[in-house]
Amino acid sequence: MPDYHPQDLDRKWQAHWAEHQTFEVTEDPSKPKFYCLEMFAYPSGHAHVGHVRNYIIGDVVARLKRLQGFNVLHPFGWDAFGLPAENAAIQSGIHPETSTLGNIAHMKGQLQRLGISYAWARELTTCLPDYYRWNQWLFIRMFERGLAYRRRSTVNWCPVDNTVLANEQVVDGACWRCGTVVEQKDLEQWFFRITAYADDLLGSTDGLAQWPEKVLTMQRNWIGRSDGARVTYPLADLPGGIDVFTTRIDTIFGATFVLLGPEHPLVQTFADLADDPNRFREQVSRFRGQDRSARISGEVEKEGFFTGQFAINAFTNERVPIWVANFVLGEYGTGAVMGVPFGDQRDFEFARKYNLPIRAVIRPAEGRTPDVDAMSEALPDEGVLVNSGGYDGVPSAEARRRLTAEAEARGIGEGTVQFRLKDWGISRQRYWGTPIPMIHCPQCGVVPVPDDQLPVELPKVAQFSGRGDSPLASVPEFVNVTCPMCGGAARRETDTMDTFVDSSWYFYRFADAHNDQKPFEPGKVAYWCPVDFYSGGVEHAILHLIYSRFFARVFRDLGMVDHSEPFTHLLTQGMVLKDGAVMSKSKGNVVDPDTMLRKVGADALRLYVMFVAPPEKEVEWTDTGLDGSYRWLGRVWRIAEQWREEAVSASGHRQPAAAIDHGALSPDERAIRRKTHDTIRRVTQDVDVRQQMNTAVSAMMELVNDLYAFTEKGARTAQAGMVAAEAIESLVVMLSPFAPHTAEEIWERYGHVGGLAKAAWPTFDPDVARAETIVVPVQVNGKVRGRISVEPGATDAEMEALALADPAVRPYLKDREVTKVVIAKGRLVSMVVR
RNA sequence: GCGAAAGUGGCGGAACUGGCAGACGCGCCGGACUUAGGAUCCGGUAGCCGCAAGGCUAUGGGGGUUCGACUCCCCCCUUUCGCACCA
Repeated sequence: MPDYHPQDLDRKWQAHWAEHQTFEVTEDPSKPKFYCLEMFAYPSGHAHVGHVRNYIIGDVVARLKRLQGFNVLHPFGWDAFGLPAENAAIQSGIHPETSTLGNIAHMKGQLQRLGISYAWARELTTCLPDYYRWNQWLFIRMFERGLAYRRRSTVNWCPVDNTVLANEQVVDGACWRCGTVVEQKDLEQWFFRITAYADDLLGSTDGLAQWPEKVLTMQRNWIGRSDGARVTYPLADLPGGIDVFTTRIDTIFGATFVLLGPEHPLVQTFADLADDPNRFREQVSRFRGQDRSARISGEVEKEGFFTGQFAINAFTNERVPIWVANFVLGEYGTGAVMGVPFGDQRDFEFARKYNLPIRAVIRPAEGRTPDVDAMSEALPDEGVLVNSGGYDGVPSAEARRRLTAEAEARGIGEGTVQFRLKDWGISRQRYWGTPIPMIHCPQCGVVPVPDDQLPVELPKVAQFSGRGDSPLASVPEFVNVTCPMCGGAARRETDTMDTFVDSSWYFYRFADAHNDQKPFEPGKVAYWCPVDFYSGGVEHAILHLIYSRFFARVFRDLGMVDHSEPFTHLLTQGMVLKDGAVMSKSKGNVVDPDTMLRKVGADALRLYVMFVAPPEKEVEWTDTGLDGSYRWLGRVWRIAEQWREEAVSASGHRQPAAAIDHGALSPDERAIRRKTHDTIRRVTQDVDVRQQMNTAVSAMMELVNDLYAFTEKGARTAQAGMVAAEAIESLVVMLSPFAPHTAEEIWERYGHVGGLAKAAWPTFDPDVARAETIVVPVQVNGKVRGRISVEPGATDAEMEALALADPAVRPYLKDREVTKVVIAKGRLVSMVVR
């Protein structure tokens, strides 16, 4: 018997797959398609097992689906633009392209050594012009439709990375990448109008039945829809008014003041009219400085000051004071709110602090109007209106409808919807990204680069100073252009796009990766997309996954794709921890896949990562667990070798099951067949339906254990050989998604030609899988007292009779009265005695 | 503070619609085979009591529903992850 040498098998079969292009595919309308995708990789240099876990999960699914007869697209690519390469270039002087392409070559080798079944012919790299030109093409389409626009705005600025961050990239007031506290800065920026799709993106989340609820919740919260009303408070002593947004117009009779955020435009007007304009402005700029970053370090105290101006509450006709408050957000709603201290905790604290009036306007449906002086906190609950003019006695919900209608009728407001989601700022003052294909002409304004001049290539030479200005601005031959409209001298846009643009549509490009006429042929995308199975880390639950859903809608509205949701089934895999911590170079706890490959081969690593826990769970890496998987593969190898001769000769290596006369088998042979077919049932269910790879592996381990016992005690007849061959061949096919190299080798040694690419996933015979007799526990007063053996089809009466007659049970029934018998068919008999 | 998920042996985990808790693996203990084994094969392994048959206790804690609860309901504790002045 040859020994098990996994490293040799890795080399042999990886070469075989490459030579035969086993995993390359074309559209084939005669076969059902399956698009299996893992989030592509940022080429940081080295893959660690945490990354690799994701690719193995996807590979198990892809290989399963191939065996099930699907035409499987399983591609891979590189999210190759981004700051780390540019930052490294500032330090090392090595050009980002050089380092990035080098990293890609290395990591590609790592993935190939793991035997991941990618269609490498479709590999894409976002930093190459044949990819990013289509970012530019799409940008122009979006510009033409008003979905890309430019405006001056206060942006999140990371002073370390020297660039703008999208709201989604600000985590706890700090840069998501380097953790530096984010500053606010006013800049001319390009935006994508994702808010145009806010309602669509939100509403469609209900249809994403195969997404984790956690991710959907996060997206819903992020989009943050609020239904309410915009109401105008006319200024008492000046022309104009203040619009506020409220979700509780039913409390408007309790609005005893109006609050402006420090960013509100009227603040400047009021400052000019103030008794002490300088002091006014000082306080405003102090509030603005507090903003985001200050708030993260615990609660910032609520404070404000009176502007000296009044507004009119159009429902009470009262003059209410206008204050500036530090807790009112300039960017949300109208940047102003009505102060209802009775129902809003923030307003309550504010009113108590500054002695502003509090008026009770809601009472509980059953109960009395609360005593305002006795309140220690706001009462936000709904109820019935009081002290509310003609609306007294009206329930909150109804009052909101009627008050909104009245506001609309009087022309002082309207029902409206607010979203927390904001437009996506995509300008980056950096080099290593897609150039924004726009030209600034003194005559014509902002003009897109004509399509036939795309791509706007990144110039190879650039200074990596790390200063805050765009590096491209220092390349005159890039900047100085002629205007495509008037032919006059003009300047090229020197900002680049956020790299999240690259990853928002790459999954479509895989369907037609080398098209040099358009981003993709719609027919090809219509065949392959949407992605049937998408896996990656939860850290992308908001950013990447919401942007991709946005882009899918943009392509849909361009008439290029026929669906709205790009990913049908999403799996968020857990992280791999070492010593209780996330792997990172700085912690020195990185597990390098190459080391493991040298030690135990690709299959043991793959198997271990799948066996250790369900895919969504975090796992703690242990070397001993890896050794266990290696040992088990050796066990599979040896049991297969033990039956090889019988299997090859007895079956003629085709359909061994067909030659088996089940009724003529010995009890042991029938038992191992039953185990074989039940294992097929379990593994299929676990891998295909539940994605519980760990229990699929344990089911296969049980079968192997039984096979050893069978081999130990059974006679080696031709009949036994057929039964064993059926078991082992089924096992090998089911194992092949997890341990493809070992499985291919055994398959070949069993006489099969053409590799597992020609094999089919095994099917089970329910009659064989079903046990001939089942052992059913008998409970007396909730405790198991005996066991009876029954046939699967036994009736309740038969089961009850057997249970009552069981010698182990009878002592517990002696001198007692059986008051109740419950029978769970085929599962258990339960008796209550007194 | 709000929201979500999760708490099961020494460890990772299993238990699918409420039906034998601890599958499978790691680790540990023992045996066989061996010059040897850190290879391989076989067996044992939740805790407590008992020579044994067997019994009792156990799924974070406390209640409840049920013939029967890891699973359903209520309260509490802990952990993890999101969001965090969104009017």
